[in-house]
Amino acid sequence: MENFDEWFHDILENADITDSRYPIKGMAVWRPYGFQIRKHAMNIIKKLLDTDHDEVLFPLLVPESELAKEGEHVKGFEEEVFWVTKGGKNDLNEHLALRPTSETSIYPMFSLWIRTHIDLPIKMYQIVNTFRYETKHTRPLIRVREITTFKEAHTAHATKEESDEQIQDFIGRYKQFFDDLGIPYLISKRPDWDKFPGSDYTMAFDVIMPNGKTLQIGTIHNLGQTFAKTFDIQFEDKDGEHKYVYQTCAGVSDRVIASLISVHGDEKGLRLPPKVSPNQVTIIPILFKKGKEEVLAKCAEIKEALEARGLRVNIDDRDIRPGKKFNDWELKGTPVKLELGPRDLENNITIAMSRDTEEKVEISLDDNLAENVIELLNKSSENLSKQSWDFQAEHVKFAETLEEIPELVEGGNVVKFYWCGDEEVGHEIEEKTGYDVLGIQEEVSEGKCIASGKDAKYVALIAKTY
RNA sequence: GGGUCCGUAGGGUAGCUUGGUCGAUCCUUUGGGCUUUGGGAGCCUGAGACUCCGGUUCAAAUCCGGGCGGACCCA
Repeated sequence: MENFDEWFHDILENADITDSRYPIKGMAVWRPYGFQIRKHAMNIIKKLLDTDHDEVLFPLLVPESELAKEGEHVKGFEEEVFWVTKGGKNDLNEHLALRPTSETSIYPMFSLWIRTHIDLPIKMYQIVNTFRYETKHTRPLIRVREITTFKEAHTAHATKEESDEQIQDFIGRYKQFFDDLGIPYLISKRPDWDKFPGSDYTMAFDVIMPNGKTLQIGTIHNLGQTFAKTFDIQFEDKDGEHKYVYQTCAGVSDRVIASLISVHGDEKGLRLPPKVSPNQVTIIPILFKKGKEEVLAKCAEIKEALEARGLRVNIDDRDIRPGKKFNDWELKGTPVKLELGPRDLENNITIAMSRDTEEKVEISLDDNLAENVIELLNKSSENLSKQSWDFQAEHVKFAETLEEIPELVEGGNVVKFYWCGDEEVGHEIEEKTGYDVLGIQEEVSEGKCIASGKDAKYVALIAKTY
């Protein structure tokens, strides 16, 4: 993939994922095929959360007075808020913000809902659109003005310990989510200067895109009691005391789809993991005048048998040549194609092609057909995942000195280094190298800081970011 | 905030310097027909564009001014 940006732009259009021609900068249309991928991905995360989170839906608009309450939070977002200032021809007394994120929409209600320790913990999530007035160049699914798919979870707890546990719990669920999609990740604690505005600390998932830039695909924030104090979210504890809750929130967005497409895709197009592919199996009949009906009948029979096993199957019976169909479905990333023509019918076989390996294998049309197809799908899942994790492993390097960082980063790598943890030194490293410190990956008790020479406290990550 | 560049069918482009030969090129897309179908077929015949407003001129896709839209660079 020589020019990743171009590849990414083209595949969104060619594979019918989005249409960026919508006449507002940074806002794109989800087309049917892309929308299905999005739907399957969201269903996975919904299932993961539904075990103990309640799904809710809050209004899009936030009154200016609420948005403005938390100082740090506002500072972080005020430059990029869209405002509703008129109702018809009348100016509104109070301007209404299109949520850039929903803390200030949800927490005033938390204040009303939470009365005693019995109400805690409270865990909920919503999947909504949010708006940010991006002034830099926008990029579909990656940097947008309308985040069409923002899954945000919000929790409130009685103790700090519980909130910290919740952070670990989110990390576990996000791992599971990205594992299901075969998307590799680097988890780090964001440096203080890059944490979520208003939070105590932020944990982030980043993925290395094919061009070496990292993309933030998931964040988990411990909000401490900051918002609780701002929005007066108190509960009466067992001891009769009124206390502020401890809060967390966690989000993933459209960027999940961007990374899904990017980490698996190749020159021919998408390679979709079966779990999110709109069609898991595409049957391609090879039709001649003679025997056409028999072939189509057999295809329908196969489709029915596979669907009975819960698979998503389609038959491409368009009146075009088979070669065109193969290429189309390779572009769209369907995991397994089954080719069936008169010759195969005679031999009672079908030719299966896995998108990940491009291998063709003959499968007998006997009772074990479904089993064999499912095995291919499972292999495909594992293989895509393995390939993308291997890519990541090859692109994380360790730097001994500040000087070697640029070469490593320009080579498409994320770079690990020892850091003393001082904020000033962190800024110095960013300025001298020109890249961003992603965050802290682990604490260490050995090594010297790459910039200050002091004892290192952490292994940190630095990279080119989106 | 300052600057540079760009705008031709759904997508990608040629033409613009030097105005006329443009009834606008080629690829892709797309309707109909024939033929074909085991890896992007071929032929026939259609569809589809000069960003908008104004100016210069006998004549503007082409030159000038402005608007709108887009890309990039600097702060």
